[in-house]
Amino acid sequence: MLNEDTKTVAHDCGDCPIRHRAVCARCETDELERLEEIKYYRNFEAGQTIIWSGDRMDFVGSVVSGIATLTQTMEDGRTQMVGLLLPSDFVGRPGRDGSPYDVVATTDMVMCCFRKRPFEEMMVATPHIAHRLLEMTLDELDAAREWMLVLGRKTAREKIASLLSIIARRDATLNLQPAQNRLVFDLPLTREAMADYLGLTLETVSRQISALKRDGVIELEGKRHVTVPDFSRLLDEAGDDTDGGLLV
Amino acid sequence: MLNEDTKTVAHDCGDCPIRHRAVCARCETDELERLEEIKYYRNFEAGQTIIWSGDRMDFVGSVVSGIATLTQTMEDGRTQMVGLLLPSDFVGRPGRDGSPYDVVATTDMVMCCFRKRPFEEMMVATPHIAHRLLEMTLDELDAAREWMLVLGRKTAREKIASLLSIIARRDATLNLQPAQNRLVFDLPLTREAMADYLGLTLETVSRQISALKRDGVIELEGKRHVTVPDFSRLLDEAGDDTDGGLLV
DNA sequence: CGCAGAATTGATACATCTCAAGCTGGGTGG
DNA sequence: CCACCCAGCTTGAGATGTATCAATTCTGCG
Repeated sequence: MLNEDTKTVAHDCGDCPIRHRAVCARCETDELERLEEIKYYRNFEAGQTIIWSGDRMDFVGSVVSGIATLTQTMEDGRTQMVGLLLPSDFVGRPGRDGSPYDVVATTDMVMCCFRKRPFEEMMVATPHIAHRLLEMTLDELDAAREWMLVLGRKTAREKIASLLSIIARRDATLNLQPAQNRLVFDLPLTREAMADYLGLTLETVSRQISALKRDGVIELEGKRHVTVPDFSRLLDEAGDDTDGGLLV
Repeated sequence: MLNEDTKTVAHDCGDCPIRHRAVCARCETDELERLEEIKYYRNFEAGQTIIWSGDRMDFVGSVVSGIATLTQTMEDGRTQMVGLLLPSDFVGRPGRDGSPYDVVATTDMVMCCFRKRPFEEMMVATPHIAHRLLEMTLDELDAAREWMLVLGRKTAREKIASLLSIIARRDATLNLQPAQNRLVFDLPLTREAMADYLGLTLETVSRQISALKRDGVIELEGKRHVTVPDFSRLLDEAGDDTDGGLLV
């Protein structure tokens, strides 16, 4: 089983699609060489659980392609997604043994993993890694706080619009599309996963998506393929400051 | 005005009440000496805004005593608290100019401030600071994610119980009380601030507090002085895993 | 073709919000 | 010393948004 997951195919860090955004972004050539020695790639299938809450983790790593979610679950089954991991995002926490969350692949995924102990040693030795990780963690903290506003104060319609605009924005920057008012992308989440992200039920998600479609804010082709004819309109529906800025 | 706020009274870092928890916790003696050169104390009154959202910040620092809040506000006035800063917590973000949130003192406060530029230079030079800051930021991220579960999935009653248990826990650890089942503390927040924290209205907060009191989960003396006769009962009401552990 | 998972839609229940009216306690000025 | 005031809080009644329960309807796939 593990043998199937693990691929030792060596990619060159120089060609890596997430080279400029991941935890290694600031590394010099010699630092990259040392990283290459402790790295290995691992594939996960859609639906596969990467880490169970509470389990011991012996690696950390970066999402190379695909999407994963962090979720928390209460005893009675209520679940809340607390993080969405897109390519270049970091998984795991140096200095702590277990993850407090379930990490689940929602699409097929490739991860660039580092054995935890050697990585922690490298962090001490090469400040570039520690510095970049701090920067990324501060960004994640900002994103989490942004999301607290969504969860605590926005209506169901605003929540959906917020999620769509975040996915649209990240998708556009990743694919290096120019900032446009019309955007097209695929939803990487089921209605249920969206509900878990937004603190709603899947029925409410479905109703609000239908409503946004009915009102012309979005267009749907199938269940997943979304067209946003006017991005600033979507931002408006999300209740965000539309300080003019597109795709920052 | 600024003259009144700023106190140049030099405290010795060795005697500092937050020495072992703050961003300087890992510093050696010589590092502390360099920190002392760029630090200054500043007092804030209850209700005073420390930083306005979007404003330029020329300092970072640690809360020495008192309590501050981070809040986000939408155009129509809806507000969500996204952070509660207690003694030893860090304020500001090295590497970024402005704060995306309002930072407000909810009680009289003392802060140990560092001028931002010299502090950023020290971060590069002394890994102990950067490392401790990463550790603290990861803890804050965990706390933020915990809070996302509260905001997204818990009922009003569970939300109140969650907030009370967090305050009780932090208060007990700060005052180094032994782990007991009976806890006594003062609420540092108004009903409105609690509502902003929990994504509720202040009326709902008031009703749920009354209900918890009626059900014997808490006892009130005045509006702010709280007694929790059975802490595990409170944790139960919060919907948390009561994995036996008191005050970890 | 027909099944199973995913999504939509409808009817009703219920938790929380909203609006509105008092209450309480600590401070102030006459 | 009392009367008043006001911010903070409590309580009530009704409105509303979202959850819940229950059918269908899609859609991709063996």
